[in-house]
Amino acid sequence: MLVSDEHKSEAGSRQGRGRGRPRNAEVDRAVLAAAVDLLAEHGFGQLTVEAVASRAGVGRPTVYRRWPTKEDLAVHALIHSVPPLTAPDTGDAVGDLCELAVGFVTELSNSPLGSVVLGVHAECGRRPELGNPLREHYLQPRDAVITDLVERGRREGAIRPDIPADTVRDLVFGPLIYRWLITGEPVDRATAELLVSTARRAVAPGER
Amino acid sequence: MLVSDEHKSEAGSRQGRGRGRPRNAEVDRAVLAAAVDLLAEHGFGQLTVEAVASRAGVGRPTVYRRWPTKEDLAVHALIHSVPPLTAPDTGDAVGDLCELAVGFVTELSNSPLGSVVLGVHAECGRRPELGNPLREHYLQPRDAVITDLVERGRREGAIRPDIPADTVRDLVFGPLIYRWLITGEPVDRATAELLVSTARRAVAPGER
Amino acid sequence: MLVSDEHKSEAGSRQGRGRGRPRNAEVDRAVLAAAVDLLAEHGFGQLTVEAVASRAGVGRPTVYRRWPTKEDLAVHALIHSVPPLTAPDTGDAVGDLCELAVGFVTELSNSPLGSVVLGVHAECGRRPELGNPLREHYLQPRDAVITDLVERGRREGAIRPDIPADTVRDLVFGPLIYRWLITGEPVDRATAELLVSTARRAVAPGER
Amino acid sequence: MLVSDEHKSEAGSRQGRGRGRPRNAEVDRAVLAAAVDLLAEHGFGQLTVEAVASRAGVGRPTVYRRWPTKEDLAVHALIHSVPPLTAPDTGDAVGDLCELAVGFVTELSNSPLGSVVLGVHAECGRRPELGNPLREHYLQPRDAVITDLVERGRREGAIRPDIPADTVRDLVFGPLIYRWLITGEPVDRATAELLVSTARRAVAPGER
DNA sequence: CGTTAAACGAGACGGTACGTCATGTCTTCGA
DNA sequence: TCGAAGACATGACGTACCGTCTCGTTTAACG
Repeated sequence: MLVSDEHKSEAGSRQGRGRGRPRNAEVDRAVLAAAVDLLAEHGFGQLTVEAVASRAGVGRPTVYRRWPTKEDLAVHALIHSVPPLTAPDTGDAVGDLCELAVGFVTELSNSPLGSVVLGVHAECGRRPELGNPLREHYLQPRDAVITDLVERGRREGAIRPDIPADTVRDLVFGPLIYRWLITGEPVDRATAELLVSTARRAVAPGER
Repeated sequence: MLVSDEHKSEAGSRQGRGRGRPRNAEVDRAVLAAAVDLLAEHGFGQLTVEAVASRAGVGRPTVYRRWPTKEDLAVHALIHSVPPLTAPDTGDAVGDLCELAVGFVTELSNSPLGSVVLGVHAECGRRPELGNPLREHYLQPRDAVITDLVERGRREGAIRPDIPADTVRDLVFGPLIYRWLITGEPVDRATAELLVSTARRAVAPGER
Repeated sequence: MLVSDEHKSEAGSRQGRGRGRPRNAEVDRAVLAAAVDLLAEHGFGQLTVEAVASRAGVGRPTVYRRWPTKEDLAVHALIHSVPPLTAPDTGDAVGDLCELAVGFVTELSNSPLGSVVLGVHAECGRRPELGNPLREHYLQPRDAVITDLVERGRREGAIRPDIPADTVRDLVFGPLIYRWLITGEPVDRATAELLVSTARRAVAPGER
Repeated sequence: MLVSDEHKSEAGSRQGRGRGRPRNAEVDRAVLAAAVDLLAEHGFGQLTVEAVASRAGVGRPTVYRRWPTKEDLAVHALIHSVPPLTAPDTGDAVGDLCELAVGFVTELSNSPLGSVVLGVHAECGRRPELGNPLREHYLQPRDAVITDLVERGRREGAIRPDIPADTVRDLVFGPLIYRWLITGEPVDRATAELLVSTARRAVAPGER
């Protein structure tokens, strides 16, 4: 299952701890879950706040109180639904990295949510206020995991020290993601492993 | 300039050469150009048929006569506007391929249209009727150019014969595209060259 | 049957007997007949030139060439379809007049076209250019017949000489038409005869 | 002024006193008033929901929420705008009835709204769902007033007891309405009085 | 323990865009 | 030149959502 509840920061972040009735945390959950479902079913373009609210059993203003626009909602739904990367640690850092990449992409490409990721990224590309939460909650945690692995790989002598960690990331994840999202060709495990095993030649210390 | 008029197939593909008044090809051009402009200015999500028609100096039904939905229009506008890849031929096939990739991505990432590509791809991902024209007119011609280059590279002995052409494509283009579209980090020429020069190690014949 | 072809003046009245291909009179007929049918079926508000042309097996511009607007077409279709009044002559002018009125209204109220008359009159009320042909070809011929009858009635001593002919007309036709078109109550023969037989008391010479 | 606000039944008849935000009665008023104005200015055929909404300072969907079609709106605007008949009571019932008829028609025929009545009636003739409100709110109240007058006239011995009230109505109102709406001839006070004074001979008890 | 302020479901509201349809004009072809 | 076909600019149609705004009700925390 892809859903993860580990994000602590409350949705609309009403810090006031004020007088009135406190927000119902259950509503946050239900709305995000409904948004995730509808994104998976119909895609980002067809997502309507109306439908999300109705499926969550909630009024429309209750949704807007937490996420001011449809795009905000979608971004947070995505953040909410994609599980954090967790790297194995077998002692072979590059192997772990490859396993991580292959697992991530094959899992995502088999999930109905997969095809939504692109649409959300597209929307975020033009709007910094959307892109920031996505970067902060989605990309950076993944980058941190990857950077750690690359660091480990360097210490193990399996990754050339002159290549920056983000370049390694691009080289390992890029081909997989590109094939999956852009070309639309299938990314089964065999294909994924072919791609990463070839890519790892690029980052391995040269014979010369 | 990115706009190219080389697509022969007429828009709505009324092949009939029928009885009535023939369609005005100038209208096709004006509408696609208007759509491209508006996509570049406001992005896919803010594109409206109304605005396209009005900027093209055309009635709304005239747009719908050719492209039945907004998405159709956007896809064809994109196809219409991105120039065909043309590979150099310096005798160094892998160098040509890398130059092609670097040039393509740096050019696109500096064009206002660049940030639109992702949104259109996202929309196409869930709708085969949109994806097909995109694949046919956009991806396949590019693939053909790349495959030719890879073929040449193999004959020159610069590319390992056991790697399929599409894998080469993914390895060379993937990291660039991934960095540009997904991570949102800048892709200047130096970064691009670092990525492809590293990637080419993966496809070069091994020392052993 | 209500349709009558006795109107001599051709539709668009191209008198020129010009050089080119002459107009096909059959087309005039077919278009008017189609218009009458559609008026009867769907009413004036739902009439479309498109549908008329298509049912007549004719192009839309061919219709417009003859009648410049939809309203024009409808007015002429109505004129074309309602038969001229023909008064009996039994020697009893007032009886003839009453018979005329009763026959006219009962016939019209049983025709599917009946309910269209009102709509066309309504349209003509605000547009003199429509009202004129209606008056000229529809109302005036009827008025002439009625005026003749009233004249005869006066000579027979059955109609008071101090009442103008148009007042007689209003008194005899008005109640019938009012009941039929405005109140929507049924106008069967019995009701019609009750109305006119009462009305004729109003125009008969007084006992005193 | 012709506008009257006496109709109690709310527009869209949302009786539920439901949960959500209640409808703004002021909007009902503004929309109907705008519709009346536009009907008077341009007639039924040229009425557009767009224009009504805009003149009322209201969104188009707000109009549709209350009246599902243009015709519905027009019917209710008409009902809303025409004042109820109020009969004088001078002790002379037939005189009162005639005065009522003459006043009604001369007033209406001088109102810009007058020429609209016919169009609305025409539309109602073919659609029971439109005709019903018109009958209920417009015709029946008038009929009730007239029937009362006829009753009074009978008790005063001024109306023959063997003529039904609706026949009296048709005989008195019919000629006036017919002349005004159908023939298009002017209905000034003199003409109107000639018509009704003649018509009253038909309903007066005979000398014989 | 009662006040009270906010959350909540519902749904009206002014907008904007959708995709369709009809009008009346025009342009091309074939007769 | 007519007539059929159909493109064209225009503009209204009726629907769907948007994001905001009342409503009346519920629910905790404060006083």
